[in-house]
Amino acid sequence: MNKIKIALVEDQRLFRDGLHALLKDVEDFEIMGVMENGKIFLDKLATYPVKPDVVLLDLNMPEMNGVEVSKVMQKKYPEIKIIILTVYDQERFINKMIEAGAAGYLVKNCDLEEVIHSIRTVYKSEFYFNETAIKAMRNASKHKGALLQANGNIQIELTDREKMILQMICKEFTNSEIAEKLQLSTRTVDGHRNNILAKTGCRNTAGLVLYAVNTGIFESKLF
Amino acid sequence: MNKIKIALVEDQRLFRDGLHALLKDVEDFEIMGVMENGKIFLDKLATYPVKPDVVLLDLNMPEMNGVEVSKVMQKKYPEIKIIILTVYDQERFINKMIEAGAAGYLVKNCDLEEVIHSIRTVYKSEFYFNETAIKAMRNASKHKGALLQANGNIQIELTDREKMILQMICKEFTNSEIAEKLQLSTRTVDGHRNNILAKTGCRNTAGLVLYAVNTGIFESKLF
DNA sequence: TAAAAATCAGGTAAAAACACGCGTATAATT
DNA sequence: AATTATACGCGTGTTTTTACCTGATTTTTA
Repeated sequence: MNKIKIALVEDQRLFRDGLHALLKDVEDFEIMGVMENGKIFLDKLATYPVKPDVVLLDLNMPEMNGVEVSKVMQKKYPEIKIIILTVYDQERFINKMIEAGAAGYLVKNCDLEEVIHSIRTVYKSEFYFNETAIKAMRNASKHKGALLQANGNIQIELTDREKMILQMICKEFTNSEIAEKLQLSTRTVDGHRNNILAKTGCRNTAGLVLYAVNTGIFESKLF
Repeated sequence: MNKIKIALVEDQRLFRDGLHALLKDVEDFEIMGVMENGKIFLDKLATYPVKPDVVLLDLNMPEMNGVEVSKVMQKKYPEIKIIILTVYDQERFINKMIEAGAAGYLVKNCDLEEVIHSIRTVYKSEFYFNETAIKAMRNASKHKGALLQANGNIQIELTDREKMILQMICKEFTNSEIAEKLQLSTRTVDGHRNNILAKTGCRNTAGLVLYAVNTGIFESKLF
C-alpha cells in the first residue's frame, strides 16, 4: 500500500515539531519533509526527486505566506495537494486560498482526527473545507470582486495598492507621510484610505489595524 | 527516581496535543494533565490529590490568560512552578509574569530541547528566562512604575483604567463615545489616551491597537 | 470595449494629537 | 507626620489628521 507523502511548512518550531510527532505514527502517512517557511520549502521542493502528495501550509509565515506559496505551487506542481493551516477562521482569506489552489483549510484549533481526515480527503482529489469556509464561499459567489459596504460580514479583498497603504498605516505613518514615501498626493492616499474603510466596513484606524493583523496583511512582531 | 509531574494548559488543540506528544516520551517527565484553558485547569487542580510540579501555561488564552492563572496559583499553590508560553517575545508582559510568580518563560518558536531544559531548570527551583526577558528585567529595575517616553524599548505597564480605555479604542469607539459609556468627560478620555501614547511610545491609534493586540490587552477574534 | 484600479482636486466636519494647568484621593516612603 | 509618587478626574486651548462627500482623468486589466 502506498503511503501518503506529506510535507509540513510552519514557522513556529514547537508547533511544527508537535504536529510532526502527531502525524508520523499514522500508518498510511509518510512525513517526507518539515520546513520552517515557504521560501525554504519551495527551494527544497525543486531538489526533491519524489514530490509530496499533500502539503500542510501555515497561512501566517514571514517571508512568504501560505497563499503566496500556493500560487507558486499551483503553477509549478499542480498535482500536489495543499492544505492551509490558520489560527483563526479567516473568512476573508478563503477566496484567496481557493483561487491560489488550496484543496483544504484547517483551523489550528481542530483535533488530530480532523487533520488526518483532511489529508486523506484531499489525497483522494477531494476538497476539505470546514463550515465557515463553505459559508464564506457561498457569500463570495454572490459578489464577484468589487467593493462592498459592511452590513453583512461578506468581505471582498483589497487591491495591492490598498494593502500597501494599509501596511503603512499599521506602521504608524500619517497620510502625508505615506504620500511622501510613495510619491503621491495626500489626496490620493486619503482616497485609498477611505476605500479601504468602505471595503472593510471599519469605522476608523483602529479597525483597519485589526483587519490588517487578522487577515495577515500586516504582521506585527514589533512589540 | 521521581519523575517531574507536568501539566499543560494551552487553548490551541493541535499545539497542545503536539506538545504533549513531544514531551510524553521524555524519560524523567510524566504528563499528568492537559487542559484547554486556565479556568478548567484551576478547577481540575483543586480536585487533584497529587499536584503537578511544573505547569506550562499559554499566555494568550480566552477566559483567563496565563498571567491571571499565575496570580491565582501563586496564592493557592506557591510550590507549583510555572512556565509561561508565548508566541512572540512580549517584553512588556515579562514584569507581570514575574510579579505573578512565573518561574520561566518560553517563546513558542523555541525548540524541544529548550522546553525540556526549562522544565528541568524550574523544577530545581531555579528560574528560566531567555535573553530578551533578562534584558527587560534589567530595564524594568531602573524604572519603577511610572510613565516613560519611547526612546529605548523599556516599557512600563498601563493602569487598569488605561487598559479599559485602550480596549475600547480597539473596539473602534471614539473618545466621546468612550466618555459617554464610562460616564466621563471627553477631556478625561483624551487625557488617558495621551498618557497611553506617552507610556507606550506610540505615535497614533494604529500603534495603540498593535500594542494592545501584542500585549494581550485586547484579544481580536473579530475578523 | 467595458470594468476596475489608480491617480488627483475641492471642501467640510469630526476626531485625534499635543500643549498647558488644576484639583483630589490614595498609597508608599522617608 | 510629612513628602513623594501615582492614578484619576476635568478644563482651555491649537494644530494636525482623519473621515466623509462629490467629481474627474488615466491606466490597467479582464
